[in-house]
Amino acid sequence: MAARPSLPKILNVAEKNDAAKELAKVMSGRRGFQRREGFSKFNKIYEFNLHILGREHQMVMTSVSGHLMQLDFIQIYRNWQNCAPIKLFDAQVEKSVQPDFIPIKRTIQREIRGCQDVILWTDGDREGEDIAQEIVDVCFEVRQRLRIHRARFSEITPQSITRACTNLTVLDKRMVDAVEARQELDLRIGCAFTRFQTMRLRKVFPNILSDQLVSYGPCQFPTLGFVVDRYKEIQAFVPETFYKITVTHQASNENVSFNWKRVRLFNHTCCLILYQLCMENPTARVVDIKSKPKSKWRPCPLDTVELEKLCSRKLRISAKETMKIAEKLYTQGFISYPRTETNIFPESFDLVSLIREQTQDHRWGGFAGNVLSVGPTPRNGQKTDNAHPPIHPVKYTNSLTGNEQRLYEFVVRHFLACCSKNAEGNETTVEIEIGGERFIAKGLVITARNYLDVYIYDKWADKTLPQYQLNGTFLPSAIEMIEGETNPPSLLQEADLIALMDKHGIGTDATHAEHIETIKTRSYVGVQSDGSFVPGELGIGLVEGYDSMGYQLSKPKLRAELEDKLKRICDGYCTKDDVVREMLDKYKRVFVQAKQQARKLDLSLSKYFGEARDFNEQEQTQEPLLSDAVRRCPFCKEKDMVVKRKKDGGYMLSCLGFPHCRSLQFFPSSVIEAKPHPTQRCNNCYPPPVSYLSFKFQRGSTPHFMSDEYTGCSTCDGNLINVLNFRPIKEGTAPTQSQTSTRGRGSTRGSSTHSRGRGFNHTNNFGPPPPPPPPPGGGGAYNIGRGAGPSYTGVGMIGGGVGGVVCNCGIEAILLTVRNEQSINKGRQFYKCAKRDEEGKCNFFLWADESDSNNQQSTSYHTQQQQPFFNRGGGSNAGTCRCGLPAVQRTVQSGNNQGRLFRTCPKPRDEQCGFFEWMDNPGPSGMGSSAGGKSRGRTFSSRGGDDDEQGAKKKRAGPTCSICHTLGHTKRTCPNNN
DNA sequence: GCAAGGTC
Repeated sequence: MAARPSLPKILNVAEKNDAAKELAKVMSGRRGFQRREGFSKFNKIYEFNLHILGREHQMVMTSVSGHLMQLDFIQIYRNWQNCAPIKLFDAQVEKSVQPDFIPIKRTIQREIRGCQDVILWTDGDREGEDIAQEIVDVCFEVRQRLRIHRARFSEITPQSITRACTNLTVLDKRMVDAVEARQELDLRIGCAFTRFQTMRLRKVFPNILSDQLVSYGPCQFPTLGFVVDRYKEIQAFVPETFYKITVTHQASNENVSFNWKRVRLFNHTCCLILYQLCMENPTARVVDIKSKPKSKWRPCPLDTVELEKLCSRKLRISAKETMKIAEKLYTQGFISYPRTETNIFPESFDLVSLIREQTQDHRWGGFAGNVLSVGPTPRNGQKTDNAHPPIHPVKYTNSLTGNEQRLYEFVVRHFLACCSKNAEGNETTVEIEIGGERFIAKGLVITARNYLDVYIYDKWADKTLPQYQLNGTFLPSAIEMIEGETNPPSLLQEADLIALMDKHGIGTDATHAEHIETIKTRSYVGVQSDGSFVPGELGIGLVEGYDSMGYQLSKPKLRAELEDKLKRICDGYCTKDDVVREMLDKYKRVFVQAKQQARKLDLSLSKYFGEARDFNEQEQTQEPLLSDAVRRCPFCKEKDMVVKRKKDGGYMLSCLGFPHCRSLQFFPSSVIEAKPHPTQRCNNCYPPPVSYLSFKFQRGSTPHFMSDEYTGCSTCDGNLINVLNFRPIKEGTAPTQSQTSTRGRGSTRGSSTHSRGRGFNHTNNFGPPPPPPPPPGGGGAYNIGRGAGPSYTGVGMIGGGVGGVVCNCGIEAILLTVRNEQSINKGRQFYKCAKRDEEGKCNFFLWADESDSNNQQSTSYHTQQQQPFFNRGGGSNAGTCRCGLPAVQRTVQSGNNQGRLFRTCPKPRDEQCGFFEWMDNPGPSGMGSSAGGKSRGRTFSSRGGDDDEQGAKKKRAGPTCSICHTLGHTKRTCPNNN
């Protein structure tokens, strides 16, 4: 009998283990589910069969624990000393699985291998969508052919889950983008300001803040701002004297107070006149009696913010402690998930079972029974996060003690109260008139206490009034004019702070308590014995400092603005990139200006901390160990290349992907400064942007036509290539003495990717874009000679050991341009000896347009040896040079022979034997085989003795055209030459 | 070492 084919498997992933278990329970129904272990002991795997996606499937349900991944700067930027804080606005960031969650990732990747579909059951909010995306990313690492489904459910009830299963959708990329934008902005802005503040203030107030972390966060700072604002409001408060009239009536056993309808007056004379009018005829006449029903509303279902506020107010348990306890009660199964923004019970919610659970308690069991007998009628709020129901008790317990017991009791009583009915009463208002002034007294008779019987945290008391008759009169026992003073607002209590955070969108329900805790632990605020918040010296100094600069960093507006933009991303009105760019630009400007005005911060804090030590500008502007990105690494293609300082103080160009990518290039010790030019970019090199580098060289270490300060593209500028004398560090070989670096060792992922055999194809990775095939017969761009000089256009050295024009001294000639306005040769280029007069310059001279090199490879080119970044392999070699070493293969980068391959001596330029051979025309050629004279492969003018002198003089006189026989040009440039 | 957001 044929074996029954196994069912196709679907991987299901929830946001937390608890949800996975509940989902499995609901989806498997009566059939139940099997549980087995994953790699994470906290995240189990639940298996069951389900008819879904049109057929029976084996469902594998597991979970993550919130965000699987963390955004952070790449390793090198995590060291505070490695870069200036402002670099963090642009520094490369990466998302990676948090170390603790590697087991979860392993479970998902193991399970997905056998599945063709994955269903994402993460929460229905923005963060849940991003978590779903992270799960997808992890799946794709091991399996690309996958169908992704998003289940959207608002609660884990059979109806809701069934609906989700039959209406599977796709991921909402906009929501993911919004979260990613928030993550990036929070990271960059928070870390940049935190490092700036901390490093500066530690030095300015070394005795007080030397170990203090002075953090900035887009949520913690506005939270601090609320506390400071209220404190300052109180400080600035000027009390005002007011006056009022009160009437007291002693009637039988009741002492009734009548309040003035005008409430109070701030003018003493006015009040006195009115008072005197009352006193002239003090008999009170009842002018109105009203009676109306009055309700005291039962509470709404409990969300996190309300839980925190009420526990803080009623139970005097801090928000942080509240959440900690609630967390524990939740994991023990006593209450539902405590982080929710929902204050509406879904219609299908099984309230009855939950209430019945509570009937066994001797304190509120009777009340619960009454609620059941009339049926629960929960009051509903207006908020839902589409992720969790309101907080409610799950199972009954009487085993708790201390604050756990108090909090559990609160949740139960709140729940029962919510499901009960409003308290009802009758309010009576009696209005009297004395001397033309009106006064009011109110009384209350409670007719049905209802929820008040269980909700002991609310007070509503009867207030009885004697029976008054309309138009009846009485003589008050006292009429007084009272003087009072207005009071400042109170300091914020934690509940007020949470309410403000909630109102202004600072943090989420899950993070309010954390932000409050942060500003406490950073010593920004203190809490008095009555629970009120006062700013600390550091906190108030920081706020005042930034305020004095005119920035709203401690105000909630910026966060509200971001929140608004995130909504716009979700609604498709703008993109993640738009928002990130705009907000980073904005904050970066503020950062730059804050740094410029940082003394204001010092001075602001000095009011509290004493004298501010001068901040050493040197320290402030200390050159960072890392530069801005110069270009994308041509090898790993993932990370940027930056200029870094070596331990010996020298410079190098290095890939930030270290240690995975070990691509780097040392600059010679003659480089005393190297940094990317802030604006100049190379138009040739690929992929853009490739920054020019600004160098300062040791005096005299550059050819005389080059200034000691030089800016150019280190990848394609012939002058720089020569001066920097790039040398490759070969894969698997120890670096030379001058290349001391740990990176020279061994093979790495990065280097092996570009091992030998791929050879010069890589030149296209970082040089100019691949060139079109060179046109036959020359006419290519002439790339050298773009330098600057006083009387002529300074030029670069040609070649780099091969293919250059050599003067009579045997060194490479330099190319210059005639600048003399009077000369018929103005603009014409020529070669001459590169030495200075005092160095014994020879008389070599050659017009460039008469040099065969012009038609050969004598334009600037790159060789593998000269190229930066070539830290592996020397290319495929065939044959040996005159030194007996394997010749290396190189490519001409520009000019007529652009793209053409040749072989040459592998030694550094100034040690080369001169061997040269075209790859497409191998055989005797170049210096190696035909010293002296010309060859296609290499042109050099080497003339000796008198001949040279004569030749030079002849050249100096200028050529004669062989077509028109005119002096001053050649046949090549003759206008008659067709 | 730094943010804020999930979660355990």
